[in-house]
Amino acid sequence: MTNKIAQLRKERRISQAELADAVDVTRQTIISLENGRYNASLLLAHRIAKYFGLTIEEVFLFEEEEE
Amino acid sequence: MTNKIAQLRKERRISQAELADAVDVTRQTIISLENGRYNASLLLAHRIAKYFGLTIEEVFLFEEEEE
DNA sequence: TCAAAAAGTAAAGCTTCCTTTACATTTCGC
DNA sequence: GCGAAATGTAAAGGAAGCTTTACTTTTTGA
Repeated sequence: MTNKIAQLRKERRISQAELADAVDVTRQTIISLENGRYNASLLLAHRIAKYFGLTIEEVFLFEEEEE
Repeated sequence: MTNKIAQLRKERRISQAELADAVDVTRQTIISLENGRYNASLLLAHRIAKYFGLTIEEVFLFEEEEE
């Protein structure tokens, strides 16, 4: 799973700290999500998508991963 | 957060065991999700939504919860 | 109505998400 | 080219998601 968080942030000139604040997590969480260290929880994914005015599926990309 | 898993399952006459199998988790996980014991991970939410041919937002309801 | 299938409970244990703290490095405007 | 802002790394610890095992209760249908 990948996501467009960094890309969306840059397009809209929002810092990691700003986003973190808006969706109520720490900056480290945003960094880790952007750098693929782990996946967002469903609730956090929802808050992030909502912040950007998009759906979860538009922000988080599930390219048919097999585990 | 709530979800329509049980409802969708019943409409389509699918057992918890069947769904669990299809999305590759245990039956306990499905029971816990249906009964609101915890929230699905983003990946599991995606697999469940896909199984039903719906989007995550159509299966999982985020009624503007505040924490 | 009785057996089988489906749904539920409980609890211990592992993994993943997220926080906190403390620094190091990179980018950017002046 | 300097300082500040932004981004990054690391690591320990807590919370939430999920598994496994072993039962119990409810629902269903012939």
